[in-house]
Amino acid sequence: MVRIPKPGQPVRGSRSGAPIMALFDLIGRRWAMGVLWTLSEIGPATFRDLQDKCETISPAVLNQRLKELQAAQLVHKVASGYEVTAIGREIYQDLVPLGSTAKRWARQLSDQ
Amino acid sequence: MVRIPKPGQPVRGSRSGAPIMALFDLIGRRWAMGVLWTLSEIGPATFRDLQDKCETISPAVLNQRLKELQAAQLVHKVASGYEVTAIGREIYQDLVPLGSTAKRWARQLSDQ
DNA sequence: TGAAACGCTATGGAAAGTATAGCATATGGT
DNA sequence: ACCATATGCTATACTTTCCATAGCGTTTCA
Repeated sequence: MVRIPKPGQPVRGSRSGAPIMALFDLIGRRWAMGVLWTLSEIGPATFRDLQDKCETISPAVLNQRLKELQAAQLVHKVASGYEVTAIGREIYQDLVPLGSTAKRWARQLSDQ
Repeated sequence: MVRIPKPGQPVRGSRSGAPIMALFDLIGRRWAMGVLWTLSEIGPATFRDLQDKCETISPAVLNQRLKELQAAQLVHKVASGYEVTAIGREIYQDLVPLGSTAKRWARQLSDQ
């Protein structure tokens, strides 16, 4: 039962399936960005590796997210486990700047 | 009951509250990025405006997301409704490149 | 050939999201 | 003043998702 939001079909935020909204629907699920981020940073990893790096993710959710990310072709399986695809890496790279913005956000919140 | 993930506290993906994971925890909730994106694009907007633009969001969830985004200081209230803050806009701008990547992703998916 | 590691799946309960109705207040026109 | 409409939500009942935890079947390797 792997249902993923597809551009061109109704998704959250867009009945017509605007690509950005389909993507938000996909990666805006609990843990989805965290998994993509972690997998991009550590490279090919086994299920257990990922589970450890994500610290508190449950195997059920990790498995679910991996299925979705594979169905959306952001992640695929290789001999040594899971790996981000080319397009998955592009999305990760788009997310990278959020890292430093998040730090500024954190500083701003703590300054009060 | 507005609970938001705060950097420095345990969040999904990081027991120590890494800023990026706190941010993912916050904006990786259903509709959160869609609301931030929409609000950034249309400028200050009323609750009903936002509801219309988001097409299928329920008022309960919109209200909940707005509370969270306000608590996290990505959004605030002004005379004419809701508006993104400076740091909220920075995060939105970090998300903008995802728009074109999403289109490439969509094309790739439809090419098979 | 047994022990450990691996990749999940099962389960039951808690939390989150959804659709829809509707309320209280503000606003506008007659 | 009166009524209609718009606004910003809240309430309710229901469905879906998430979560923690246990554990199963398979592979690896000493």
